[in-house]
Amino acid sequence: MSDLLERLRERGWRMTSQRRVIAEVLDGDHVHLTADEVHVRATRRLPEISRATVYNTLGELVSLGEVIEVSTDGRAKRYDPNAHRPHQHLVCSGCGTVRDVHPTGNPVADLPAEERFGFTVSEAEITYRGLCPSCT
Amino acid sequence: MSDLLERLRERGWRMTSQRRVIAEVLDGDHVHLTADEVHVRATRRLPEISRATVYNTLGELVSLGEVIEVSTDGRAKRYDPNAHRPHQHLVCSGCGTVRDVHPTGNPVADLPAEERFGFTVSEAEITYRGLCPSCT
DNA sequence: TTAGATGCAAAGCGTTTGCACCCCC
DNA sequence: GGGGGTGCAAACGCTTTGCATCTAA
Repeated sequence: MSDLLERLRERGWRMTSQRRVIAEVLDGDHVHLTADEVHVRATRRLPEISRATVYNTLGELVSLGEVIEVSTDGRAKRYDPNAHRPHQHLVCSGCGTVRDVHPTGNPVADLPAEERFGFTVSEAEITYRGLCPSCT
Repeated sequence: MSDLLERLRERGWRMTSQRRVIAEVLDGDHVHLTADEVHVRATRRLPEISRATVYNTLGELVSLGEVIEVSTDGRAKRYDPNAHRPHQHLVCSGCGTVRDVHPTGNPVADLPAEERFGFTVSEAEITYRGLCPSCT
């Protein structure tokens, strides 16, 4: 069953067949799909679903805080449903594979006041880069 | 004088008036211009310079390793000439402004072996997000 | 002399938007 | 029934590219 879907229902999110399919496609661990990949997968279950709806819905899930937007490079953004637990990304420079890794400390707290330049720092995003086993 | 320009000359980079102007515009600390901003500034010194040349040249500087590409969300990429010294970025979620901050430790070393999934981790990119003084 | 850099314009890609229609609550 | 969601297509912002022309070495 879809945890994401369940959470959205609990939050009173208006449900439609399109939104259900998108939530189901996104649900799971180590899922980092592009909007287009979401659309392709969603189309397999619901052929009439439009790209616009996929984009609108993903944008809404992001502002609801249920999905995280990950820009791996200059390419298409990826969408990560694992928003309920803080984590970081390990990206393979060879094939682009993304793995979730879990934090060992609080990076935000590690930025000393004199390095903040008056900014109100709310989060730190850490991306580790290297080669995965198959690309080594 | 322009350190970037000097380094490029030493590397035998073919010099033209366009490339000189671009290198001069980029040179300095805490410089994080978009391609368009580079083009606007370059045009002040060399009115005929084209956008294509700015994009081509920036791309080349990036592959030469003299400039770092910083993608801040869905906005235009920014170009950071401070590639010779390791540093991190503090990005304003309001206006997209970027500041350089300097590392306090070795983030790569902080990723424990059991979180590496067989990857050979070579670098860690840390991006702090928050609101700058004018956007607070 | 000539490989390579430039300018122009058009195309490309990912994403957003305006609007008429449709449907969940 | 009404407010919101959906689909379509066109527009959008940023970036890349094809090609003829120029220029640094």
